[in-house]
Amino acid sequence: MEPPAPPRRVTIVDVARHAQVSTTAVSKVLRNAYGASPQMQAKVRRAIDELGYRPLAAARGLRGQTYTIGVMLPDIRNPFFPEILDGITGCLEETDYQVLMGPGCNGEKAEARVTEAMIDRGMDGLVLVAPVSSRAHLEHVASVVPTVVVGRHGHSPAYDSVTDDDVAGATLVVGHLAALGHRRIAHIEHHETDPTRIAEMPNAQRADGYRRAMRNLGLDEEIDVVSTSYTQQGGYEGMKGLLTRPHRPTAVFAGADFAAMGVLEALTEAGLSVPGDISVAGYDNTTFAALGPISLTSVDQAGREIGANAARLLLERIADRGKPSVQVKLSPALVPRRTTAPPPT
Amino acid sequence: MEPPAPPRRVTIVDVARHAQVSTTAVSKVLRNAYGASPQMQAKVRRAIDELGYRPLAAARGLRGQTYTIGVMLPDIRNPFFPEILDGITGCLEETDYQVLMGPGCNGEKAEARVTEAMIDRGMDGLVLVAPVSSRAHLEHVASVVPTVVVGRHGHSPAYDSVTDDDVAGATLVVGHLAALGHRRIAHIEHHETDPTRIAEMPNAQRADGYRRAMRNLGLDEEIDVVSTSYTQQGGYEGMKGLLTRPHRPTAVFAGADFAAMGVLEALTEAGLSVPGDISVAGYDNTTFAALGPISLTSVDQAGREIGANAARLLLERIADRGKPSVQVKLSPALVPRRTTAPPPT
DNA sequence: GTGAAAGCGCTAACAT
DNA sequence: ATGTTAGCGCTTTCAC
Repeated sequence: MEPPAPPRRVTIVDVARHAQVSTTAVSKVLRNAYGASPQMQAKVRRAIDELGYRPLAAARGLRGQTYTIGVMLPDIRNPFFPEILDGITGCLEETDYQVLMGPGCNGEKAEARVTEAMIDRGMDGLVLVAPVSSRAHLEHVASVVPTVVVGRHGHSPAYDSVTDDDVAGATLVVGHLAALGHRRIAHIEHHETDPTRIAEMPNAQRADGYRRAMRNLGLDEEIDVVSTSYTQQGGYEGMKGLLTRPHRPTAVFAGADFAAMGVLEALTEAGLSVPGDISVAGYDNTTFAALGPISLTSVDQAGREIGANAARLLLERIADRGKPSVQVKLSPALVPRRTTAPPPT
Repeated sequence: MEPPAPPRRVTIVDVARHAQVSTTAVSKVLRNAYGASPQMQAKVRRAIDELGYRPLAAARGLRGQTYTIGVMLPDIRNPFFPEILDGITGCLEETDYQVLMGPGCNGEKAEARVTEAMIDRGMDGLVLVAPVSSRAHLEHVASVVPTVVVGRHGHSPAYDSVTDDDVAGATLVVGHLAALGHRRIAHIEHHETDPTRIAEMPNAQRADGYRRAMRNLGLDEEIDVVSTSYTQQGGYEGMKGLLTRPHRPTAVFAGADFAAMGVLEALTEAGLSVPGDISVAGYDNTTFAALGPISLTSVDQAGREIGANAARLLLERIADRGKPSVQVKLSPALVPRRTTAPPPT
């Protein structure tokens, strides 16, 4: 027989009455604002504790801030994103800000829905991870609320951005494979048609980095790119295609670990051994790349730092919306594992 | 030279003026509430479209609902949770509700912080996935806001719950292994000390199911449980322990796919082949269980249905907070793959 | 340094 | 069926 009536929430008025001060005073203490004497602070804080008061973010938002940061992730399933999230929350947990995430979205429409929902909920700032929306939409969002874009190249005066240096990452992989003695190094890329995105999305940068690295090593003739997608399926089909080549490659650089999984599957199916017959490298250093039975050579993007930087930039922009936009580019690191070795002799 | 001043947001007053009606009328149309004629509806909707008006959730929440559902996931990294999330969002996307997630939390303190943050932001309902908090805390939360608990056994009149039948899942695994001819089937469980959680957490249920299934098959003597944790590390250590047995098991049932990964690693290290020397099964049918090079026998929890049920129950409870609490228990299915086979002869 | 009073954008009573 | 009015809980002028 529980009374289903939830007890009325403690409000700022209750605190003010209990502490025998004005609501303004309580508000000031809550926000560490100027104009509250030490004894006032103490009195108010005591009352807050005694009453177990917690400010209602929604009500605060109506006039000031909601102390909420929204993070949009394109796909929860991608094991790379938790790292970024850790970086963000790690940086924010010392502050009064709380992080809330939008559910995984794929495609511009879903992204727009989530960003709008976050704006409508009065969020103080947004972190957009690898958004696929048009530049115009991103700038619109940024004009309404402080925004940091993660994992997408291309600058804008409207928002800050944090990316990994994908060209450098691709160069690391190609260099590693070439150093092992490989010459016929193929690449599986994520297919991209939209011209803006070709310039801005990481997948395009990785393919570009691959091509440049090959040329720099004098391997122009060996450049071989299959265009599918950064999924297991895409990797599988891409490898199938590569296996039909008259001269099949001795090494494959998949633009993402997910795709590399499909590559491994296709190779198992074809009865080829890794790295005996063929070497395979991925990108992102996802959780399963490290799993014993897989042990995939990959590129680590330092997701934590990406996230931490994004959070820091966002706080700075919230504090000063007029400041010039900043671009941070972080360097990835190669993680060699057991799927890469010298080519068969 | 962009004017950094974000243009004032369109409010309900603007819409009312534009449509030449009262704000109440607009509000009613927004909420599909009773008392708005068709022509009124049309007029208002036109004005809304023309002005691009979107209601501010925070302001709505101050009086009514925020149309926001909070989902708390203990760990983003667990590849099982996205399924649940898909089920929830799938069920909710036809409605006006928006889903927001709390960042991964581990431990009671982090959970409390997230649930409080969600309550403070005026969320209309909460879905708590596999919470580790005390029963009392869960009931407190549920007394403040409609709540559905997922992945935790044990009923409460205060909240609805949706779970997988973990005992049945464990039985499926043991049955599968026994049918292949195994007798020495060991189990790796997640260590649990808290008495409430022993009764309510899935890990305990799986261990219990294992023991019961073994007994029912007359294998009482062979029961062998190693208590570590549902992590790769835990699986690794657990298997190390099992390998020191005078009679080592011919099959291992790890309570989670994560742990199974560690088991596989320990076996590779020991030079044992899977499933030639020893069979391995996991639980959760996570993404990487299906990966070609791993191909782990596992138990599928039908996460989508779990999520969909949770969302449905939550909407029902939001509509009628007084209704009696409901418990839904779903049946898991075995997914046999290449890590299980008859024992060596 | 402190407090009274006026909103923020919306919904819920209460008229009409 | 429609409009008027009074808040929701907080922050922000602006007096003192």
